[in-house]
Amino acid sequence: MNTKRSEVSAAVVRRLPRYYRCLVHLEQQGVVKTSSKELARIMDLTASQIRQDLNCFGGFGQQGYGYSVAALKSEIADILSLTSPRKMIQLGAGNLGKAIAGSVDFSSSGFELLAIFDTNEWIVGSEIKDFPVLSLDVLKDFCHEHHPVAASLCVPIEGAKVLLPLLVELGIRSFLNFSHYDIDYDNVAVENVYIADSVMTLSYKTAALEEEESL
Amino acid sequence: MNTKRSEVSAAVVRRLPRYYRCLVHLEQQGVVKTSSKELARIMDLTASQIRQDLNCFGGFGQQGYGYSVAALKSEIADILSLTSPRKMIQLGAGNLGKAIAGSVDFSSSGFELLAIFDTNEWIVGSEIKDFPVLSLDVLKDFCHEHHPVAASLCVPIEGAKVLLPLLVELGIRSFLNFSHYDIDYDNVAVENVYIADSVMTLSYKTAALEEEESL
DNA sequence: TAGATTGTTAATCGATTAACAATC
DNA sequence: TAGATTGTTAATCGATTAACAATC
Repeated sequence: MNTKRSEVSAAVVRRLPRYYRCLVHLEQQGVVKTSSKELARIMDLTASQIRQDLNCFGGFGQQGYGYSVAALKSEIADILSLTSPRKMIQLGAGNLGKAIAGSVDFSSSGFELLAIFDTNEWIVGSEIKDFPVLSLDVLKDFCHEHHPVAASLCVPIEGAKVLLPLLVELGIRSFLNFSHYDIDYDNVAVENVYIADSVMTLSYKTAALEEEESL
Repeated sequence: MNTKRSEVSAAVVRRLPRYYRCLVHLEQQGVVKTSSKELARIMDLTASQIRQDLNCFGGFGQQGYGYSVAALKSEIADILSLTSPRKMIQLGAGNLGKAIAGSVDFSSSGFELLAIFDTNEWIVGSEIKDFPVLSLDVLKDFCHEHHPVAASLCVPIEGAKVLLPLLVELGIRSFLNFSHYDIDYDNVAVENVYIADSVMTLSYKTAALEEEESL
């Protein structure tokens, strides 16, 4: 890789998972070779932008030919670090926790989900899609034994506030944060997910559409 | 409003829900008055950018004083069109559908969820947080009677592909799309939610952090 | 070789930041 | 009035697009 990951602009990083998805899709369809022009058409970007983005990390194409779908997919998987999955735990097995553990394929997105922790004794001992639901009481022992480094936070904001110092103390360095709690630690990676923001954005877009149509 | 919503850049639109959240938070804490400087500090933006963003829509402040929290919150609610909620249905009552209907407060985000549709006869007739789960068989009649204009798509990609022409035919114009299906219709508002992209982005950020620490 | 498409440099465009007059 | 902070214009910065030489 030419550049340090931390030096790449957020705009480029946000497009990487889209490139990856697109390449997985092409590969599934049996497409062997592609080009910046074709990717641009599929993803509704410019060919120039795609070449610029990819060349932040290296020259993955062949002049006059284009890109090998399999090779480019593999390169982007490496860049996204999907090839060295990190051990993850989830906090919260309520509605949201069930949905996330049940519908997100962590193993194809760079993580290995080990277990889900909750305080509700009715569900402790059960499983969500093969992942054991454990009591919060055993969190500490579990972490000392298995050394997870990432956490999916599917708890309410108050729960997150309480859990965070403990999780950091136990060695968790990456947070997929659904809790709306503002995580502010040094040397910690955080990805905040605000689904309500997407709903409000849809509301705005809908109003924009109506505004256009009423003219 | 000075400007048509459709003329405002995506960068600004993406920040509007954050402004709104921040103002709701301040109001809950009993804060009456704020300033671009204070908002900038809380949200980690520049005061300049906040004033630029807000002035896309109008002059909501008072020179020498700042902004009234309640008034600004109300203005942004109007801009996001949260004040005229649109009737919404949800497709899918599986894990994801349960989580979304169960944990997202649509009514404070511009929509009124009427009902959830599914094909699974085991759950048809039940309720998810007071929302009735109905059979897909009654979708057409329901839409003719209640005229929903928006849909939350919590179904797999194949389901979305089949449902979309029908939903558009029934008058649905806005889609909150969790399905990964690429919705491509004219005069339709779409907000795609790709949680897996956030997971991959966290994987990248984690790798970036490790890269920094190993130097 | 001729054609195609990359990698990369240069030009353009848009978004962010800075500055400041207006004014509460 | 003096101080503060907006709204807005100008300057800067960064991201996107265009162009083209390199080369497969």
